[in-house]
Amino acid sequence: MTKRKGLSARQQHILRYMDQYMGEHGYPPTIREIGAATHINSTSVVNYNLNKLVQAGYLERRDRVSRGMRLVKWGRAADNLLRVPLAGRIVASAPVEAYADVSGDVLEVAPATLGNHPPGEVFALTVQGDSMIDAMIADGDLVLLRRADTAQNGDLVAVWLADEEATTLKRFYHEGQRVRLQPENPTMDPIYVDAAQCRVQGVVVAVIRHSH
Amino acid sequence: MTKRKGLSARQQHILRYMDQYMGEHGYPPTIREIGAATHINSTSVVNYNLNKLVQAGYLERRDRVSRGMRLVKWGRAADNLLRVPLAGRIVASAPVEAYADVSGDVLEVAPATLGNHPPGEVFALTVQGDSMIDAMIADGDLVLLRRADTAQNGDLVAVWLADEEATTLKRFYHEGQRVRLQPENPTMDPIYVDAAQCRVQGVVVAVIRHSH
DNA sequence: AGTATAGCGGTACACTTGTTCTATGTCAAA
DNA sequence: TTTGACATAGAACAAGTGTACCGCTATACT
Repeated sequence: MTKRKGLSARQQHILRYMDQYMGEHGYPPTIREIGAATHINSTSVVNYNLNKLVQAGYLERRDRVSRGMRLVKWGRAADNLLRVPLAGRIVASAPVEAYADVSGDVLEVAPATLGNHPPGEVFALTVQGDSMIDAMIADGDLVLLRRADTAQNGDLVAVWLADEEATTLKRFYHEGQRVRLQPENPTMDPIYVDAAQCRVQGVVVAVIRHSH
Repeated sequence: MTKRKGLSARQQHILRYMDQYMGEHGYPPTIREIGAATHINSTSVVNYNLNKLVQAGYLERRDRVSRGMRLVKWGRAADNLLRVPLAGRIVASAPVEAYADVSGDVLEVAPATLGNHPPGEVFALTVQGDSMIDAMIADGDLVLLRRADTAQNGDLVAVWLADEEATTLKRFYHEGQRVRLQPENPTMDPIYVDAAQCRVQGVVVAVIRHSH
């Protein structure tokens, strides 16, 4: 997620168009092409706003050179996708296996999705079944987990409950000898389990739900 | 498969120079610049060799366009991040504004997250409040929406309910004169509204939840 | 020899494209 | 209201730039 403030709507439009045009053609657009795309009827106005963008540090230009501009801190972030192994399914009736990444399937995610979690420690699971609906996670959702066997209070974790023989996703609170597992849905009550019966499998980094 | 004949020393030189120039400037060189760098004293000869390179499959050109050429990257899938505008917040008490892209904030997502929805039509909203918990969407979630004013049966849509003056996320079913809005949570009952009272604002493409 | 073809250099031309100048409209501060 | 900075539109200009055409040389083949 990137922030850009202090730019007019036209200037933002120009940046977005240039980014798209570069990806499409491999070279920058002309002033007149920018004008046509952004509904600016004068080349001088495009030129005016381009210089504003240079002044604001979003653009570099070379004088008297056709298409002589480049995006700087707004350049298309190529090859910045991170790949996390798609380990398999998470089901309520079995613990998360030592992620035998046999399938080789990977999920491509934007760096921002992982936050500052180390990419090598993150893996993805597909949720199967509605048993985690109290954690606001539905059948088919993708759960990104950071592998861990301990958790801090407040983390949303995947835990294997030995006595119930089930894996579930809950918010984790260590309370002395026992552990409180708080459903994400505030209308539901927490459950308490013995700390020894509770095996942390991973910490939830993000949940992604696709429609269709 | 494209035929790949042996390239002359000059043609190889041109390719190397173009690659270097692109990395240095962000836009391709002119015919005359190529000529100067490769010791070719005639623009027509540069043009001649450029066409040879196109014919050999190393280059793409656009006619009568200054610097209108790009190196064809072999074997490297240029998978870039897509950017969708982060339009603002979705709250229950107000409709989604058509052009709320005032902030200029963008969200970087992997192409797979958008599926085959046209990237230009997709925007993102931050969910504020717990009013959409029956759609399994919580406070702070990011919702990716495709702009639409109609929906097909079964789509998860953002709708503005005129009589209740509220925006909500429900699964959409057109049933004659009225519309059935089915909560995502199967334990909850659907609501029925008059079709005229129901304004579709967008179709949900994906939901992303970050754990902090 | 004769011919065909690839490659090269030079030049003129036309189109593309950045720059500049003038005029107009907007809006907030004095 | 007046002023001035800012944003815009239009047009004319100058420089950048791709293309077409001509002639020349070298090589290979008939």
